[in-house]
Amino acid sequence: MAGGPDHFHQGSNIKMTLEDSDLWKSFHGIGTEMIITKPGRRMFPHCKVNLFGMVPYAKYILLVDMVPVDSFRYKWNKDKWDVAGKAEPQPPCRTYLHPDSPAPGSHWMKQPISFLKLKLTNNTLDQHGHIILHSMHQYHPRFHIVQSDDLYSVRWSVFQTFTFPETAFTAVTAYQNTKITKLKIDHNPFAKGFRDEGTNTKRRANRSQVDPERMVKRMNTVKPEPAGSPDFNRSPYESYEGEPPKRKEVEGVKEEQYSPWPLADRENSHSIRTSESPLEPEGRDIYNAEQLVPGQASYQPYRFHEYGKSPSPANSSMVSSGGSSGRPSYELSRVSDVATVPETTATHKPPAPEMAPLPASCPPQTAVGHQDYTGALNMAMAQPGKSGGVLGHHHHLYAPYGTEQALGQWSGVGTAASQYPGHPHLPTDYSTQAVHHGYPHGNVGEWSQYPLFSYSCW
DNA sequence: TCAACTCGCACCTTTGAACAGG
DNA sequence: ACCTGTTCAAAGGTGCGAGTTG
Repeated sequence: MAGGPDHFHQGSNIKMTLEDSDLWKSFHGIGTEMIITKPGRRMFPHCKVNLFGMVPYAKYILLVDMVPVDSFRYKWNKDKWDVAGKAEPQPPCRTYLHPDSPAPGSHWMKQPISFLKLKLTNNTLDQHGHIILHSMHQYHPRFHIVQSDDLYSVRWSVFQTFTFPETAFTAVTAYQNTKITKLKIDHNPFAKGFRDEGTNTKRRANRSQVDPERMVKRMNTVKPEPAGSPDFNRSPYESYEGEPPKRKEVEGVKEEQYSPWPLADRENSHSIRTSESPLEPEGRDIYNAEQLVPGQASYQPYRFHEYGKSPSPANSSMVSSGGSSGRPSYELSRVSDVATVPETTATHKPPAPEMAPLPASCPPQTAVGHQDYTGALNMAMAQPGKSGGVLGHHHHLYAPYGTEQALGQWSGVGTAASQYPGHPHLPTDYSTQAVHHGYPHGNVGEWSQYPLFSYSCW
């Protein structure tokens, strides 16, 4: 189970491709904007991937989180995004756990995996488990695959991370770019009502003439949001998820493959990394380029930032230090939530029945680099009407802003605003990005603030 | 003053309970 | 009693634009 050599080897052949890549690229070309709202908004296009190379009978967990593209805040200036200053302190880092997790490789590979129910919010106090983002900031999703029999043994497992440059987006509370608006209306079935201009006009004209009957009906039907999170009450659009692959796909950048645990694992990881690359079929586009990064786990940057120095081989000792002791050597400072939605095929159900509110009290995150406390993985699982809920044994610590976050946010980030390209959007030079883990983050600082998990709580 | 944000709206799709018929 | 197909209310997803906020 733990990250032994076989484990690494097994995981090393996993490939991920992005469904609807054409659609994503269409949005990316204009500069994708994702609406974020207080109650939470789904993504559109939503994340949907195909997986290959998994061991059919081995169980895997799929996760998604969002990481900032850079350390800037943006503003919409007429027809382009301009840098508006430094990024705000990052909100609580949350990770979306695919509701099918854990499931065997055969399950993941038999059909496209949709993250349709993933919701984005700008409410830093959100208790529904949505992924919290800042408006006017740029993010992109990361997909994590963990071979693990259950949610509790994730900490022992190897994470493989995939990214797709075209999925980067700017979080907004209201659309800025009318091109994006139009593109979304044209492609999103839920916005169908906005496609017909005539209908639109009529709607506007009727706005002041609210049908009293309808109002009464609405008053009777619209109820306060139940504590169990409305978006989890139902799964009305499951049919989206079962669609057969039909669109052009693009393979993801395997960004990281690492074990948070013993040195032996890392060494294996290292060797696999180097030996794996030749396995890549030639001619494959850059998205599937294996990241030939130094063996000291790809999450080094996190630690670099936390210590503010020594992004050197010293890190390897840090990683290995946790080795046989069974403790992670990662020094993750951020609280990490994992949000999910009602499980559909999961074989391991979390025992806790309800969605636990995220406690406001949480040890201050000043314990950076302190192994005993670094944060918590917050599994905010809601399953209204059913036995959804929080993984009972997990801590549910919630610290919207750690002390050091508030004080030192983005500090040490060397990227100057001038580096921001004239074009408001991400570089499309994927080859370059691939070399740099898929992103133009010469500034590892912000990456360090987005650990996937805080292992100390697993 | 103004950009960013919130809120209520109309319109839409999908689900699933209720029901009818075989 | 069971299965299948249909109907329809409810849930909730969507962007718009007026109003609010900082």
